[in-house]
Order: sequence, then structure tokens, then C-alpha cells
Amino acid sequence: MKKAEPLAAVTKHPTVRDVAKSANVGASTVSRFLRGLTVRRQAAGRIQAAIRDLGYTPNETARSLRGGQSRTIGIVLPKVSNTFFSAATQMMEEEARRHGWSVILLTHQDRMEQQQEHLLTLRRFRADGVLLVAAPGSKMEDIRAILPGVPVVAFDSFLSPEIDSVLLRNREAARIATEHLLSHGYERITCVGGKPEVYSIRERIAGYTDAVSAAHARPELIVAADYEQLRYMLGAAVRSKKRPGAILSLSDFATLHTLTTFDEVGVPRDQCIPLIGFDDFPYAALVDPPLTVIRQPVEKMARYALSALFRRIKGDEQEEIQEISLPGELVLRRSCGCA
Amino acid sequence: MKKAEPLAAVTKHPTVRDVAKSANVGASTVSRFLRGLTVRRQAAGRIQAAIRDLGYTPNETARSLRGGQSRTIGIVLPKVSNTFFSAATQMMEEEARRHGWSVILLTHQDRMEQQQEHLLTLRRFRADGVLLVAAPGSKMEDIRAILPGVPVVAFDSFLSPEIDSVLLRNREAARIATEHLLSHGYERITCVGGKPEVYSIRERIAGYTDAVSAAHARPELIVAADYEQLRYMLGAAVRSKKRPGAILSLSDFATLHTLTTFDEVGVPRDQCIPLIGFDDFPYAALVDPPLTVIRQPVEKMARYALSALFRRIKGDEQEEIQEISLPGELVLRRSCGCA
DNA sequence: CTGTTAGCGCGTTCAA
DNA sequence: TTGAACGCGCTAACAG
Repeated sequence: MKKAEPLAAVTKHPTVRDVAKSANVGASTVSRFLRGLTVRRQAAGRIQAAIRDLGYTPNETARSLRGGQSRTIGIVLPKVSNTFFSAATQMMEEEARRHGWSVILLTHQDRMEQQQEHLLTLRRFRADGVLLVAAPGSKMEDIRAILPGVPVVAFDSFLSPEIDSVLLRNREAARIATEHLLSHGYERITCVGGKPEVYSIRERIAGYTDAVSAAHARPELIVAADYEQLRYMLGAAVRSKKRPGAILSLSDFATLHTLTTFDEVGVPRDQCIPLIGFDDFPYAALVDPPLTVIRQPVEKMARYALSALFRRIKGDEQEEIQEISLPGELVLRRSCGCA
Repeated sequence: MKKAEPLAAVTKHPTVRDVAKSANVGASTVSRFLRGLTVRRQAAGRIQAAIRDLGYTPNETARSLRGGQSRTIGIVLPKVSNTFFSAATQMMEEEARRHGWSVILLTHQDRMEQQQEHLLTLRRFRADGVLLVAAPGSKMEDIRAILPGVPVVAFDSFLSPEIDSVLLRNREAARIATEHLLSHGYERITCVGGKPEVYSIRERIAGYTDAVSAAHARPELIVAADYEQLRYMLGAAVRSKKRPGAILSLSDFATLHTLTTFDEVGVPRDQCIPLIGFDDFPYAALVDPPLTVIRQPVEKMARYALSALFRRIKGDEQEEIQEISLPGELVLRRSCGCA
């Protein structure tokens, strides 16, 4: 015996069956209508009315269970509090929405265990695809172990030749930036950055080394995972007799702490050590001196990554693996010594 | 007749039933085990082994359908490409994860229609709760129409006294900042900002007006929704004879474009118009001059918002509505004229 | 403590 | 074209 619950009706969601009853048709007819299949004129009208009256919304959860697709993708990245990632996230979310998909966002702080935990979450939610900025140490097998058969696209990172990836040409970009500094005639060009375990950072270091070696100079690296150590090391270098003649900073994080170190050490801004940094964040042009930077084509990268992912989701299983790598743009301002 | 699909087994997820069969128990026993309920010792061992061997993961979709809870909350905000929101998002995601919940992130660009669309998405996914930075023009009824009975907490915005909200004391903060500028003896203090339709911006304008009026001065507002217009108006003001004596900038966006305008107009940095801005972004201390700002307690705000939301989700229906408003912190640097 | 049974809301047969 | 019946994977209720 059913209880009559007129009040609960507000909270309780109407189902296809409710709509069907109210429109005097079968449940499947409603389902057909919802998916745009042919339905008798009259029926269509009554169904539409019923949907409106009852305030019906299809239950995506039930759809997922039935259809095996969750219409949801996962985005897994280190953090969102950084120009490059926040812009990328923004674009991806919009693009996914345009395709009619929802996004679950998860951040792993470059910690492998957290990443694995997140992938498990995505598996439990049966996400249809994953955009992954891999944490250092991630191996293809670890990911496949958790998400067998789920389309994965690597973003700003590289996992294996077996999966699509979208990247900046990190090595080339770093080389070009370094060459630019060399062209100014600086000596003792130093490379500053955090987390050398991270793929893109490693590549940038390689590009830097390429250029410096080609000029028969010695690479000088200052890398540290946490910023306190970074500042300490950099501060020592700046105060030393062999102070760096110019700096290549590998991330906006590193740039931030490099400039902060200058302040701490008391380097006057007009005698600032020449510098080129990665990522063109909003305030790059407003810092003193205005920063010369490598700009990443975030928008393009995000769009490519998403379309690659959707291609896989839509089932082009056999299609060739894509490794898209885009060039960075050297945005000249004053910090490198130009103008 | 079933087809034998040994290959598909890799992709096909095992179910409770598979585990049950493999462990020689009933499906519900497996379910009980999974939820930590009492199970016979031997059975437990066999189930655990079966889970491991088969690589079983509970299907969260099916759980949702069954239990009516999706273990998912929605975060709906204007954008993520801004210090305050990206930091808040980060904290919220972590906090939600700690509670064992997933997050669906949606951005509405301060556009009401997009917000409504997003709320519909969350309804379709049967999100258990929503953290909302309301788009201008949002009315309580519009939200309740889409999400009747779903817990909603307003963040950095105010919707109605009927729902919990977590906010900066915007009005107070703006007043304090303005009073600080007044204490330096500046005249013609001008308030610069975008989107006066946005709740928090309106409040800040009110606080500014309070302080200026109390000092028997005339409020001077430069507000514009898009940055080109903002720069144009501000540029004109700066060039005019009655150039602003100091500026209160209502968002980091506004601060960015204010400084850019100074550059465009050719105001030398050492004769910069005194300025206080909202939000302490990473580079605030590195701009020339270092920026005096109002810092929002993002972390606290995010935590409060989430715990309020979970309180509702866990069912404290009747509990009193909370309107948490936290003070901002005036971080003194040089741009206001101090030091 | 356990297994069996039923149903969450939907889409997909299949016979009418 | 349509409606009735089944099952997606899980858990709550029930009888053992």
C-alpha cells in the first residue's frame, strides 16, 4: 500500500513513468521523445506539457547506469592556482560543456598517490575519459591498472607513446629563450626552477642545457622543490662574487620567488639581473622591470586536448596516436635587457 | 545465449555479483562487507581476495541511483582564472575530498543564463549540494525552481536570508581601505571597478561611499563591465586637470587594468597615484610600487562554506541559517603612500 | 549472520 | 508507432 505524500512531491523528482502516466502514453514513448525520435504528434504535445507541468528532468545517474556512459570527463592536474592551469581548466570546462559533457575536477599537488586516488574516484564514477597532467613518477601501467580501456589524454606531460598528448615544445622554447639571453652577450646564464621531477620542467632544463652547451658555456642550475630552499640557494648565488649574469626561470612560480629574492637581497630594480620566465601571467607586464616571457598557447592546447579526448570517447579506437606539440611565443619586454 | 567474451573482460567491470560468485557468498554479503558491516571472518577473507583478484571497484553510479545520494557536490562560480576563486576552488576541492565527496566544477562568467544551465546540469546529476557564487540578477526563486530541496550555500554573494552564506565583510573592508587613504590626506579619492551588478562589488562601493561621505567629500566612481571602457574612462580621468588623488580598486582585475592604464598614459612609476586594491595576489608585492591590498581570508571562507554545506547535506534541515561574514585584512605596502 | 528478492530510473528489446 | 517487460549494479528489507 502506497502512502500518499503530497508534500514530499516537491522534493521527489518525477520520473519518465510519471510523465508517461500524465501524458497517457507508455514510458518508452517518453524516452523516445526525449531523445528526439519520432513520436505521434498528439503524444508529443501531451508529453511536452506533462514535462513542463511536472518539472521533469531526466536523471543522468540512471542514464549512466543504463547506457554505460556517464557523460562526464575527469580533469586531473597538479593545482588550479596558477595562470596556466587555471586558464586551461577554464577553457576545457567550457569546451566540454559545449559538447554536452560535465567535468569532474581533481587536483593532485604533484603527488603520485593523490593522483592514483583521483583516478580511482573517476573509475568509481565511470568517467568516460580523462585529461591528465601526470604527477611525476606516473607510469602508464599504473594508470591503465586503474582505468583499463578508458580514454586518457596527457596534457602538459608525457606518459607513453601509446596515448595522445598535448604539449608545449618545452625544450625548443627553453632553448630559444636561452639563446636570446646569449645574444645579449650575458655570461653565467643560470636556470632557476622547481620540481625537476616534473616532465615539462625536465624538458625545459634540457633545452636550456642545449643552448648553453652549444655556446660552450657551463650550465648552472638552481632547482628546488620548495620555495624556501629555492630562495635560499638563489640568494646565495646572487650575493656571491660569481653572481648570475642572467636568469631563465622555468615557471611563474619560480619567477615569483626569483623576484622576491631580488627584493630580499636588496638588488635595486634598475640593476635587476636580466631574466626570462615561463608563462605570460596577467601582471607580467606590470612588474618592474616588465617581464620577457615565453607564452604558452593555452587556448589552443586546451582545445586540442579536448578534441583528442572526444575523438577517443566517440570510439575511434584504432585511430593513430597523436602527439601534438605547439611552439611557445617569446614575448619581448624589458626584463631580458631589450629596449 | 551469452557470448563468451574473454577479451572484453578487460574492459568490462566486475560487479558485486561477480565478486560474490567468486567468493562463494551472496551479493548482499559483499555489499555489507564493502560498507564495513559485520561479516563472517572466513567470508570476509574470501571477499577481499576476490575483490583484489578481479580488480573490483564499486560503481558509484549504481550506488547513487540506489541510494539517492550522488556523493557529489557542485561548485558554480564566475570563473576560476582569478586568484581569489582559484584559491577558493582549490581549498574546497581538497576539503570535499577529505569528506569523501567529488566536485563538479562549473563556471558561469557572471552570466545568469549560464548559471541556470549549470544548475540544471547539477540537477540532472542529482548533486547533493551546491556551492554558489551567484551571478548578478539571480533570485532565490530561480534557483529553488531548478533545485528544490537541494542544499545551497552562497559564497562571496548573497541570495536571500533563507540560505547560508559566507562572505567577506565587503562594505567594512572597503570603508577601512578608504579611510586609510583619507588618513594620508589625499583628496578626490576615486573608486575603480568592474561589474557593479555583482553583489560583492556593490557592497564595496557602498563602503567606499560611506567613508568618503563621512569625510564630506564627493564619491567619484569609475565602473565599467569591460576593461576597454574601464581603461578609457580611467585614462581620461588621469589626464584631466582633476586627476584622482588616490584610487580604491575593487578587484584584482580592476587593479590590473588601472596599473596598465598608468603605463599607457605614461604616469611615471615613482609618481604613481596612490592605490589600494582588493585581493592579495602573488605578485602584489612585486609590482612597482608594491601594492597595499585588502586580503580576503580565502582559506577560512572556503572551509566555512563547505562545512555549512555538509551540515545541510547531512540533514540538519531545521538548523538555523548561518550568515558568516569575515573581516578583510589591510596589508600595508607602499602603493598607498606608506613607508 | 546470510542469501534471496525487489526496485532505484532509465533505455532497449520485442511483440502487438 | 507503441507499451510491457527486462536488466544496468547496487543496497534495503526480509526470511532463513
